Amino acid sequence: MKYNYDYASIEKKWQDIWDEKQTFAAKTDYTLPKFYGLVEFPYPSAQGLHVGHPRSYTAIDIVARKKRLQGYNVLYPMGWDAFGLPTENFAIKNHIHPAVVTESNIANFKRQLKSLGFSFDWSREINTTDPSYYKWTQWIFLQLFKQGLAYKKKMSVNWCTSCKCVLANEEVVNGVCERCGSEVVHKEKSQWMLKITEYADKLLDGLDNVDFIERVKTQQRNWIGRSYGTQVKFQTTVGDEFEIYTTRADTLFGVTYMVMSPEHPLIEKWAKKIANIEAVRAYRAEAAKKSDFERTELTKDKTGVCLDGVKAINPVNGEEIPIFISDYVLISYGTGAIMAVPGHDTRDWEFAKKFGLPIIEVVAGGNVEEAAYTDCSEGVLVNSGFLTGKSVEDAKKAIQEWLTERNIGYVKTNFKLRDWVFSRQRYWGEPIPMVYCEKCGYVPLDESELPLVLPNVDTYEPTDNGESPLANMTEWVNTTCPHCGGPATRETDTMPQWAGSSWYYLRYCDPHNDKELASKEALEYWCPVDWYNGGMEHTTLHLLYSRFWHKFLYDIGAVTSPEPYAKRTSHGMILGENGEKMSKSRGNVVNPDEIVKDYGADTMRVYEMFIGDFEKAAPWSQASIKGSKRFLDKVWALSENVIDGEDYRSELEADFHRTIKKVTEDIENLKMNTAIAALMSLLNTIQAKGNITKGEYKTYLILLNPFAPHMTEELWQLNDFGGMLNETKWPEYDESKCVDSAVEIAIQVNGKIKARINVPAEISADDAISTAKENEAVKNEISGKNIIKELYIPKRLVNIVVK
RNA sequence: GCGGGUGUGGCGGAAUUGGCAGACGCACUAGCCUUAGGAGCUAGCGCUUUAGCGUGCAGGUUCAAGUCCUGUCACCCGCACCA
Repeated sequence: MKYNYDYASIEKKWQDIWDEKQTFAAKTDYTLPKFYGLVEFPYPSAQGLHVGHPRSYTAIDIVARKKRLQGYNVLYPMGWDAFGLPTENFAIKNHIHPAVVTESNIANFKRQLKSLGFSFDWSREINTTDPSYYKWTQWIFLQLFKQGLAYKKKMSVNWCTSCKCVLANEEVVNGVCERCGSEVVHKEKSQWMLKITEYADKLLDGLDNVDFIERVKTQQRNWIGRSYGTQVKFQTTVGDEFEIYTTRADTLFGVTYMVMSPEHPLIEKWAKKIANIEAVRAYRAEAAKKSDFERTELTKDKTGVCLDGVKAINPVNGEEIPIFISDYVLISYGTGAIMAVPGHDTRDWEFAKKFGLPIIEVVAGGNVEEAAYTDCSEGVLVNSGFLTGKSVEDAKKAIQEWLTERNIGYVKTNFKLRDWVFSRQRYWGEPIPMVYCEKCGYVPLDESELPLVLPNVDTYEPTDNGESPLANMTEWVNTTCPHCGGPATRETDTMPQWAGSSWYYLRYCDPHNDKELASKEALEYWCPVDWYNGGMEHTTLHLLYSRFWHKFLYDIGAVTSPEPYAKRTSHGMILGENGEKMSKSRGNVVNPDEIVKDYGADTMRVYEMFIGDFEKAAPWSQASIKGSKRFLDKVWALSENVIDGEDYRSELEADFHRTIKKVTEDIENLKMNTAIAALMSLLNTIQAKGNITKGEYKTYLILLNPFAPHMTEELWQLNDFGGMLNETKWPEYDESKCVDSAVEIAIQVNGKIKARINVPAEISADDAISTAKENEAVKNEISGKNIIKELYIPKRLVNIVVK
């Protein structure tokens, strides 16, 4: 027990001091250099904190603590994303009001976070369910409405059969509900929508100016899915024309049939002219029955029905070609109809083979009887009238011009991104501040009426008829129209959980402001967030949504930076001991409370940072925690062997400079595992000496402080180093002092290591080589042979090539 | 199918970007200490043994390859009929 320190009382002591002194409160002095570090605020669930949470929180805490020591005014805030279904479901099951559940969950989360010693500025704590907060969430909605970016529309939406609630496209993963994994079906419903598509270009282009890890950018780009193409009008034999969208207008001469989505509106219009309309309707009914899941699973075989009696006319050559319906064409993308070029599109090729349709080669370079030739980098146009002989790129331009001149086509950009379905038929969310009046339609509440407070209801169970529980609150629902004063009803759907989190980082800048969502000065100073770390699962949800809201707020002058986050990184998951995802059902969940109790917060922090590459998933290992504990115990034990001296001893000088450099750089690159390894290494070196000078110990404690803040602060005080450690300065290093005066180099003969020798670091190549040749082992290898080449790689090795 | 990534001891993982593979830690082995512990200290620890072989596999470039090139296999993640 010699080296064990009393972590429990030490950690409690410093947490109390930090609380009392408001040590980590961000200063409102806008002249100082600033650093805004952010982690995703948690959803305060009943299960409490998971060991996954602290991985992200600790990493940015380390960055924040280091930045403070480097003289920055640091904002590192925390709050609660507290609206949402699990709380509501828990409340229903246990007959407790969601607000009460939320309060106790928050209290538990807060206790847990405090026990881990994070340097959050608790004076700026926010809670999305607090009316003084969601007042501004509602305010933003009203601005979106006023700018025409929020609209109500009856449409087919994703409906989670278990949550009994609509879902945004982003919330449907592999055809099932992102949250509960239940089946998602389509339902016709009138929903509030946000026009995120209006921002598709800005959201894409903005990615070029931010420092996000590449996979985040790629995922967002894929999700938005911009493509440049051409919209082309086709006449038909029945008089109506229709448009298709293509990215390969150059292949227009290769079109041998057309395909419409089964839901295309022209089909019913043509009903009388389609001889086999019953077969067509039967096919459509079949397609409608399939869920998204089935429709994407059954991608193998192409199906379809030819419209009997209607043909399309190819504008470039006047040929009449058949029109099919098939569910491989989506009504939601482009115009819901395509021109089919089986020679140069894999899907069209499969369809043509199955239905025995002609395949025409219009780009030379492949064998279109064997497979579609889709490469457009080098082929040359053939069988294509005036396009013949041109490259694909030139042909595209030429045909676009040709189409535009004759008013039968135009250049068009398309996106995969769809508008954001914004209403939810549940209780525990922000009320949408809109009123429906028979006379005036949907009318926004006046801003002075905000917040529109969520009323207390007797039952908040979801309904099967697709209505929000609020719909039963007639007293609340019935109101007067803000516009004409006549009778009107309130919107009873609530906002999705993503609403409150779409702007929370702005509120931290000025959390108690009751005039604006935050003051201009505060926003100008703190934004954008300098560093935001969070989970990959939010890339096309929260991260995309909040970039959208921010860009909108920027356009209406409510914020001053075009992007909310300057830098985005992402942590890997912490897996269970068995390498599987931690979950209650697998029984491999680790509770951070127990680790804090058994080993202390500092050990927990060091262990989670040492566990492996921050970006990769890492399995938990109960046995390995000991290594981190031992490390801290040894640092503690050093205090028994402190000797006088403010400087680094000469034989340790290079080690210290190197370690300062390594730790400083590694923290900036989230390489916490190697930073800790470097500190362990230095400790081993110091231990071998048997003692440490005061100056050395000070540097060491400061370097370790961001990782193990309680223990280092206690040791600082115990050793009378003066004041508090967190008020000192981060140590500097001198590049020129990072190298030892003597180094060990390897001697290779023909690339194989034969010996190792010590030489002065600044030895010349000639001296190094001649020293190497004097080595006995080397002499044996090279004697009697021709030396072909001699190399010296400074501070590394000598290689002698002989024959 | 398309896009991105990964592959290194028994385990987690390092490797200054072409320069001594296995840092640091866990586990393990032996010894020491001790009123015995889930403690501490010392030493060892990739595989075979004079010398070799080793970074998923097979080639290649180079004085030198975990790192670069070609092919191939496996696994993970994202998108998924987006025309």
